[in-house]
Amino acid sequence: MADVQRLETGNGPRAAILNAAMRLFGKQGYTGTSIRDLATEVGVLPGSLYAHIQSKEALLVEIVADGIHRFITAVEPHAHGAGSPVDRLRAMIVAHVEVVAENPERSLVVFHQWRFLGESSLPAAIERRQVYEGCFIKVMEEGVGQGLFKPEINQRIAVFTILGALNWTPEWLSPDGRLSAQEVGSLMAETLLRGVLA
Amino acid sequence: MADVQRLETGNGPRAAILNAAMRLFGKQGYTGTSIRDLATEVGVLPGSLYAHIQSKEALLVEIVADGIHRFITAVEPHAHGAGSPVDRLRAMIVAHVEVVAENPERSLVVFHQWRFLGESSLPAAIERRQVYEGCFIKVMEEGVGQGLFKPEINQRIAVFTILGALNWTPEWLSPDGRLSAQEVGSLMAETLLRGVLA
DNA sequence: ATGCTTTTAACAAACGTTTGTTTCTTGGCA
DNA sequence: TGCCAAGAAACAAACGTTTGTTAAAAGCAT
Repeated sequence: MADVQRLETGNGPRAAILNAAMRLFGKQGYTGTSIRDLATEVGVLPGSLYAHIQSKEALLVEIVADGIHRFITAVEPHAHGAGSPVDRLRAMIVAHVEVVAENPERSLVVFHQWRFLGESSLPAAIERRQVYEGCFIKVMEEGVGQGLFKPEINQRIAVFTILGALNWTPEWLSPDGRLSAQEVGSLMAETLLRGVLA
Repeated sequence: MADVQRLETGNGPRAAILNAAMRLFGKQGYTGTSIRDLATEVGVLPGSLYAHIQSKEALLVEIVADGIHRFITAVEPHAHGAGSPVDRLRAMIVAHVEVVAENPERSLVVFHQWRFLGESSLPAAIERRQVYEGCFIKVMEEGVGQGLFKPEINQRIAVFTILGALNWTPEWLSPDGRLSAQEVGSLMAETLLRGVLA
């Protein structure tokens, strides 16, 4: 209970299992992926997995927790940065898209599969998500407060519109596409920001 | 094989099963919902369901096909309408939100659970989805062609941004909320349109 | 030969589905 | 009105399979 399992980027069978789980959970969903599916993807027999993982759910916990952490780590500094709310929101949008592009399958798991976390890990995940959403709400409020954003916009709906567009990106964004993640993020930021600017 | 099962809005046990399936598939996902879950929700024993449905997958086919149909029916007329691309796109966004608000759980199934359709029904569903996306692409192209939308925007990304924001609405939109679906749609259209206007 | 890792084999439980039967509702006819 | 046949619906029980997981044996490095 003391030391939580950490997602190592290095090699080793454990990382191979986590990467396979990301792919399968992202493509087929958590409940649509069996331990036997996972073992086949890794190239090992089902029982062998349990030398490296504690349970199927522990895999999900680790992927989701690590995934949310990556988004928060990339976006939060901009939310509390020194620039204007406009520049900060732009940077947050670009950062979000960059994290998605880094691994769209992981992002799919983070955004769609968190529902299947057990009672013990679900509240923490929800709280972290709210922290993330709070970053956007905070910057939006400051932008309105400083008269940079249209005062008559509904802040709640504006934030959901922006987060919705961002959360949907793993469905279509291709890391190998013609445009870089930075370029895609900038284009989206351009579009989304003009919608709220005063 | 000749006559496809149709989603009746009327009463009867069949409609009750379909409504329960919408709720559960939306909340727990298709693979996360068992026939026993569904039977419990309906208030009946598992085997009893098969007097009314052909299979679990047939339920999904019917819900998804009917759901996509509702979106296309509501939005397509505006796409081919007579007004300016700006007005048409606004009307499409409002119409989409109205369909979501009508039944957010059904929309969740349409947007997230279509992956679990079998090989025989999946191609048709994908094609219908592309028809739907094509409506937005068409209006976007016409808007750029007429100089109403910014010429330097990336149309593909602009459409994905708009569709992403729209597809995410069933996650947060509450039909009983303070704002009507029409109001929410208008606010979203306002925000999203300003992002692409010339 | 001592530690990991994998294989093999099995477990209990849950899965979608089918079956034979019972129960309840309904409509027609005397 | 009373009776009975017909239909619809649900039940109870079981089917073969797949689920997540475990325990013991075997393999293989150091």
